[in-house]
Amino acid sequence: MSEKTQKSTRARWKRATSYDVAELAGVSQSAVSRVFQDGASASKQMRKRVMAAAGKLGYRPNAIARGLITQRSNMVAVIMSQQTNLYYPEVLVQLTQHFSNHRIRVLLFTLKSEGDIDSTLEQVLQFRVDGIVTAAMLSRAQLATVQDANIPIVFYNRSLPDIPSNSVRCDQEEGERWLVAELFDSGHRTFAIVSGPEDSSVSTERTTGALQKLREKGVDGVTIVTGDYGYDSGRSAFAGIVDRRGGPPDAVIAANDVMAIGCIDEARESYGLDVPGDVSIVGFDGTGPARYAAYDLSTVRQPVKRMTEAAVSMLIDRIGNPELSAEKRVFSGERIRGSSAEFAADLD
Amino acid sequence: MSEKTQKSTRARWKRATSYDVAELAGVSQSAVSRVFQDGASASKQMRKRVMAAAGKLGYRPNAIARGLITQRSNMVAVIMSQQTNLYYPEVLVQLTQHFSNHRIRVLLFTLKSEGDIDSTLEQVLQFRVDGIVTAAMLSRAQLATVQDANIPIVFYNRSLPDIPSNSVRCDQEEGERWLVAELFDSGHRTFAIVSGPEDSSVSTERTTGALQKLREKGVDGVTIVTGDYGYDSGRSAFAGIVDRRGGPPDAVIAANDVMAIGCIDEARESYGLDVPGDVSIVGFDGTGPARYAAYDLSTVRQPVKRMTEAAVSMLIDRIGNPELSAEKRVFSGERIRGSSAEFAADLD
DNA sequence: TTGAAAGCGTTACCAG
DNA sequence: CTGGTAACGCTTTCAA
Repeated sequence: MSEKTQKSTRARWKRATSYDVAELAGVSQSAVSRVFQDGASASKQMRKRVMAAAGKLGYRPNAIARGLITQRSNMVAVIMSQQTNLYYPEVLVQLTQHFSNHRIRVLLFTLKSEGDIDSTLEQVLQFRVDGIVTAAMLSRAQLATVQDANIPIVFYNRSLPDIPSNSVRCDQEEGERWLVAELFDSGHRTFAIVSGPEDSSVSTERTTGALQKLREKGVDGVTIVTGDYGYDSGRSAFAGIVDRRGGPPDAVIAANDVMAIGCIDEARESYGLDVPGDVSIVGFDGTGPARYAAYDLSTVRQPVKRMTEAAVSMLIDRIGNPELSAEKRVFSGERIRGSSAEFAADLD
Repeated sequence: MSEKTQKSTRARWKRATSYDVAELAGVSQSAVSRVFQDGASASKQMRKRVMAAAGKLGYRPNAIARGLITQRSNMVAVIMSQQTNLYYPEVLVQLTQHFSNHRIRVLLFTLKSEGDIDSTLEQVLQFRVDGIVTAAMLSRAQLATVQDANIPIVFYNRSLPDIPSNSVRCDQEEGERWLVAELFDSGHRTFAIVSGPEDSSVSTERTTGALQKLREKGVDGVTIVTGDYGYDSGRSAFAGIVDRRGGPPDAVIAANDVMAIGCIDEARESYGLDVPGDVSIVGFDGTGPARYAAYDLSTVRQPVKRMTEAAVSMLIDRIGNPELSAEKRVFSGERIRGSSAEFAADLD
């Protein structure tokens, strides 16, 4: 038994290479390489001999070395801003699944803070990923860096206005306008908004959409408080609203489902209010807990599956053809009518 | 302006290499390499000249090429079984954060099905990751493959009995025994269990722990139904239990929080039962929704932060020193007493 | 401290 | 179809 075939008992063991396999099989190294390639030209016999030798040595092609020569790492970076948001894990899993169907792996980057992005981006570029999906906002300069490096990038749920860049997003503003319109048309006249963190562009868009429609309907005196997307912040936000207004509004519009749930619990538990009898509360995202019977949230669901599919195929198209022009895809959310808000019967 | 410095407007642009930088700076390629290394020996002046040239060319060391020569990819694989489980996203994010503190990146692999694991493992090995954290079970043969490849591996929340391997896990059985003991001591006498999917070892352990303690207390006639960790399956599980028993038991033990929540909703909504007045319901995991006031789950929280820290440091230790002997770390869960179960006053 | 040269494990190209 | 040889972009001796 040659030294190469030694098993793990032996320390500092070197992995078998295509040369080892070639030697054992009595063929050239190029032949081995070809056998392990997709569109290879290798005779039945060659294939057999090589595979036998490879099996004996536990040989596996080295994807790193392959990447060096092919200029394709077969890895994409996914950048996520670390949020207290139930929504992103689902996105991440879906992206990974879809990419894996194209034999592409996901290298994951999560940001501690938004400021972290420069150093993260540096890492991403050093790893020579084939492409990037980012669910964190990039500055113009940062985007320019990526583009100069010639790496295709797709923004997930954010977009740089007036800059040619690829993005897939849910129409947050439209969703909020729907919610507000329905609430207003059902007789709600006083409103409060629980926004997300200041630096969340998604939250900004949602708040903007809601305010737009409210203004259009002639509603003013809207109370706005800020949360952090978390349950507790939803609870304190509701308390803050009641405090500021001296009582509950007709409706509360929360920037995501989790905070909406926090609002509902606070309304019921700390103020003895009936939801939606005394106050209507709506959320956004349509994540799992929105469906729990105790809340049965009225919300807008992001079409995560279609959005992630779109992001993946956009990126892969551009990896294959870097000349493709920029494209933005906007998906409408799906209106979910739960019982956490009271709607006029004739709406249905 | 040399061709190398051309920006993205130009198609098929080649990235600057250390040779390009060396040429522009008028130094050797080795010098450039050293400047970009950590413990390098390079004069102040050299550093300055090289950095200037590098900046001008937008040069960034190629981590792939570096990995080839250093035999360190600085990537670890994280393997997760794709479950309807709210619990794993949190784990994933934490692992990524901790690894990134050690300048190590996470290559993510999610399994469509458990059978998917062989092909996934093949990918993992081809990418020459420095180590593996797996939250999916491996067969003995699969583990052997990894060990033969000399790649350190840490199991997360699973362990191979009688096989020397590294693992970090929460003591699921102990947690369930606590829950059962408290329920029994509070006067509950008839029990039902909602287990997770058949192929989930975590679920098996939890069920085992619960049954152990029940037997110890002399309880039998325990109804067991199977769920899939999802909300809907919790609801139908509860219905199934009532159906099978001809009425609700004193207590329901669900294999995770989400199913416990499903049970609660079903009990309240479809059967008009009071929780915990008529039936006590407990979960496991201690994820976000467990705290929502409408449920206020009595559960056991896994110490995710400590567990992920432990997994990361175990793996990194073994990457640094492959000779380290196997180690298993077991963490006790944290008992959370919510109001979804009725406990005797003297217990507190 | 610096430079020359030898790999690392592949794929790509080009004869045979 | 097969084998030889040149990259790929870096780190790492070893001399100077």
